[in-house]
Amino acid sequence: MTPSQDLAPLQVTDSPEEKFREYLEIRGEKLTEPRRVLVNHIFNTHKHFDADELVADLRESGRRVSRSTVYRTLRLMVDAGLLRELRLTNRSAYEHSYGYPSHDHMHCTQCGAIVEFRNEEIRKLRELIGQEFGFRPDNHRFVITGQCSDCLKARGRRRKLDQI
Amino acid sequence: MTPSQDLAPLQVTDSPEEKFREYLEIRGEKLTEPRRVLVNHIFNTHKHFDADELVADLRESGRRVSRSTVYRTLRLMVDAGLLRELRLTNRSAYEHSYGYPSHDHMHCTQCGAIVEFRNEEIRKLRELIGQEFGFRPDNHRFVITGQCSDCLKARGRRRKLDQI
DNA sequence: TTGTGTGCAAAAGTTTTGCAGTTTT
DNA sequence: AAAACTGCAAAACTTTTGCACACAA
Repeated sequence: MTPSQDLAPLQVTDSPEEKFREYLEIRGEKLTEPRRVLVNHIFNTHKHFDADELVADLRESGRRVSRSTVYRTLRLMVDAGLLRELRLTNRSAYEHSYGYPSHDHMHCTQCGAIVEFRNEEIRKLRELIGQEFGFRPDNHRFVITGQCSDCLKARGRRRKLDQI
Repeated sequence: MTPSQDLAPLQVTDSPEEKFREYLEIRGEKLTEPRRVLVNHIFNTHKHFDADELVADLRESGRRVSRSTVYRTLRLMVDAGLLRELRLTNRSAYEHSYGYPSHDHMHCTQCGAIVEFRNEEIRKLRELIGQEFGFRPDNHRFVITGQCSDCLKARGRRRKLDQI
């Protein structure tokens, strides 16, 4: 998994499991055992992950859920507003959306690290631009790509060595 | 293809083909016939496209280039700074980068339209945030998702009909 | 002539789906 | 009991790669 720097969680009244149950109930769908396992596992640690890592993680911890169910449930959780989907590479990555402040990302193109940050200006900008074009924004993704501080340091070191 | 709203092109001295040749020459690589066909076809019209559409377009116009070569050349053109890769869905979309001002996108989640816009604040914000985290930005992607004006109008109409 | 590139077909990688059997309400 | 869900295997998609032949400098 790529390293990730975290923000402080928000206070929420419902647990993710409750929130998921509500979403499913409204649509006449069911909070089954595999779905409970998934929602709890996912919200147990705060990190970015993809479908494959999730399957592997679960398998390791003995609570096996099939790949199909993982994919189906991830989609549900995105629709339910519990998760957000990030498309930084060919495979989709996911992160907590529920109980976590809205934020954006810096993506290190060298080591793959994902660093989160919060900035209020972006949301204002998004509304402003939407108005200008008669577009109704419901979300946004802002990803800054470049090199993270660790890689910059490492590169500095390498440069010095090169000079010897 | 998804509709797209365009900005005015920039003035550039080299043609995309020239620019591509330069890039390839530096690396001891060659501007072959299929690569010329691709670079010219792509810069002939300004629109967002994906690998599949490109293959189909070319086939239709009689200038057939194999799928492998299309994929390989797209990667080269991105590296050469001619194209930018967008990951809005599972398949990568591409747009002109060379000879076209830097800009960002609104993506309509209903009809898939891509609307381009230019806003200077975003770049400033990106530098500011980079500084704050010791991150060296080299690029960014800012995508506002929501509903475009056309879909909002259509929805308005549908709502009225629903009330009858 | 010596790489480098192309096309094909096959593989690899990610995600979706049909279906038979199972679980949930 | 009815409806929804799961796991499996197979399929669907997108993208990459090995290889024999072709081409460009």
